[in-house]
Amino acid sequence: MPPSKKYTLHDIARELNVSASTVSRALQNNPRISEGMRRNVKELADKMEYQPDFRAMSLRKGSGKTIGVLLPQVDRHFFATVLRGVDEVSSEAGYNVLICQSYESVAKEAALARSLMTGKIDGLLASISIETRNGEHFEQFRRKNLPLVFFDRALESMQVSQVILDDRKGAMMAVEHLIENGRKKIAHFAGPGHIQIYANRTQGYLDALKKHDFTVDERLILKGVITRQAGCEAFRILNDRVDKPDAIFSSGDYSALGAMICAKEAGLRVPQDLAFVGFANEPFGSIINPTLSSVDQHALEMGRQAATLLIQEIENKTKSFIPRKIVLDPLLIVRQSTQIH
Amino acid sequence: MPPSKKYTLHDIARELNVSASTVSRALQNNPRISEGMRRNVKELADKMEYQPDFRAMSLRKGSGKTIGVLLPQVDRHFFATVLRGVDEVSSEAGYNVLICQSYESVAKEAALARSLMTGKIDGLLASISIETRNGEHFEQFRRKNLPLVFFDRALESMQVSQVILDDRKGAMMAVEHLIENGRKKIAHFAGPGHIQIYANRTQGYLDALKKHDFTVDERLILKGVITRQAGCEAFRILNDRVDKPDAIFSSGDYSALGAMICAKEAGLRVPQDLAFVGFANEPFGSIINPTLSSVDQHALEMGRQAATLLIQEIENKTKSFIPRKIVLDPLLIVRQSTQIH
DNA sequence: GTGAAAGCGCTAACAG
DNA sequence: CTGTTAGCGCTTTCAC
Repeated sequence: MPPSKKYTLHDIARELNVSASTVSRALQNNPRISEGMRRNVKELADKMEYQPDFRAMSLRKGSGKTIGVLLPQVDRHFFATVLRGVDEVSSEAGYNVLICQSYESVAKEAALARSLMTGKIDGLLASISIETRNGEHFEQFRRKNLPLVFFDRALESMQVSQVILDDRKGAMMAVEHLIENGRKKIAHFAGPGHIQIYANRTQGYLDALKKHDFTVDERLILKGVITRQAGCEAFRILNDRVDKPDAIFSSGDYSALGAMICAKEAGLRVPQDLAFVGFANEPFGSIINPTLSSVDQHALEMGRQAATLLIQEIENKTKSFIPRKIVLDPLLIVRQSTQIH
Repeated sequence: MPPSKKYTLHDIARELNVSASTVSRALQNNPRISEGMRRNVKELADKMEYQPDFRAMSLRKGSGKTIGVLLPQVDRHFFATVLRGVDEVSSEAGYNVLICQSYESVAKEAALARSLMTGKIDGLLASISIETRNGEHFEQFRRKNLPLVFFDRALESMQVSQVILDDRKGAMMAVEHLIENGRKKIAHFAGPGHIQIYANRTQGYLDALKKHDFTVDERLILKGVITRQAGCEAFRILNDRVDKPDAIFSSGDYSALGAMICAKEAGLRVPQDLAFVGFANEPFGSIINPTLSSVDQHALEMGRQAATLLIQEIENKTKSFIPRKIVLDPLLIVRQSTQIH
């Protein structure tokens, strides 16, 4: 019997003159099957390149050992690294991973969430899109009793587990670093305020200023600045004023990058005239000139913890459920953009 | 009936005192169902947040409208962009996308390939890992009559469709650009020779030299240099010699980056003393100093074409199959690393 | 227009 | 130790 076409249990069973259940059991190393039978079955299965049908198995068993990951886009080192952590833990635990990108569109996110709730996955890890303002499309997971864990960008209003960074603390560390650096006028690029992590970063910025008796100048806070383009524009707004800042704490590396490039173009010296700290520790931060100080988010660890937590919830599904919140400690990476020589 | 738990067709049917088939048909807008019935069914299905089970549907229909993408890693702008192209075309055609990363490991690649052949997908797009030397684990797709299309890193020996770049031409363009630039001694970072695209890039390098009557110096060709680290080391080897090159054509941007950084550290001026052209046009190329000239691979287009081709093969499965090969034209992006002022 | 019944490929009682 | 049976949730003939 040459391998070709798609074979089923019954094909093997027929060939061996046994029943499908016997084949099924043999393949699962069920102890109630004789050694000889098991060997025969496995041998033939191998020769026929038999692959159990995932759908049938999953349908019958009620679980396909698969977790979904719904995130904005994989083309960000942070998310890609989280994914690697998720992959590590999941494969260790025998789970498959189904990756879905919302591309920062809430419509796509909702559509994907729906599509995932059809028996494709046993639980979901999610990080919401920039556009997402409420969790309607995630509520169904709770109702259908499908475990859900948020990572990084969470909807705090929902009663679900989450793994996040202490963004507020990270921001505070960044700004205190600038203050210790001798900076007197620290501007801030805030992200979209409705996303908790960005609100927290801004809060951390305010905390640091207050702690060191800086007066908060609302004009130094530019909102919704997270792209490279926006960063450049924000820099220009600040630079057109008479009272220019001597440092910028950005809620993201991309906007810090944009501002830094435009600052250099405008003839400013970085960090002497203007210092920068970003957030996310994207790899490009260590190859640009000057290199960019940034807050690292422990992406790999976040992925691992999130996957671990989700798998726990999947496997303890019967037990009464209490949402957990894991908060990781940020790490400030100091580079040239804040270094005084 | 409040939405909760997971409902099936039968739950709806029971509630409405009709049969499951009627519900199924109503939901599919089967014309043989009365207008009123259809409305009733849909209304209730909505209220119950009914979601058809993907596994059952797919099992029964024999197809789940899903394509798989098996690639080395999504944390490369090139692959992430291909993915975006694939997503575009697939969602347009009503297909879902299942993403799998081999992380450049042939063992993981083979395991994933196996796992995908279990009814999870209707066809596969693949780009092989660095370690992959033969297509054993892909042969099954042909035998089981599952459409397979390679993109970028293909196994040319297999009789399957592929969408690739004209790497040879791209390399030739890059090297000719250096020659026109006045460079006399052009070194080359070759990739792993068993991967066709890398062999082609090296071939293009040789073509250009021959065309312009340069003598080929084997000592200028360093093999298997594609990481940042390897690039730096390769530069040092070249720089320790008495006859140093005045240009490097690298088969990848990362090794070009590594070499460029180390060249600058060694006190060389780029591009005056040493010019660089990379391959892949990674985004970091436009933010480093100097910016890096590179060959763009039309990643988005490659993704679109690959997905289009695969979906065609899935939907024409009955017809006799002839593998197709789509070759995209490279685009040389000239930046500061090769610019003479 | 609607229902009954079969079956996609698999596993898991229940028998023996 | 192995076979029989039922059924996961859905679609699809075939009847009426």
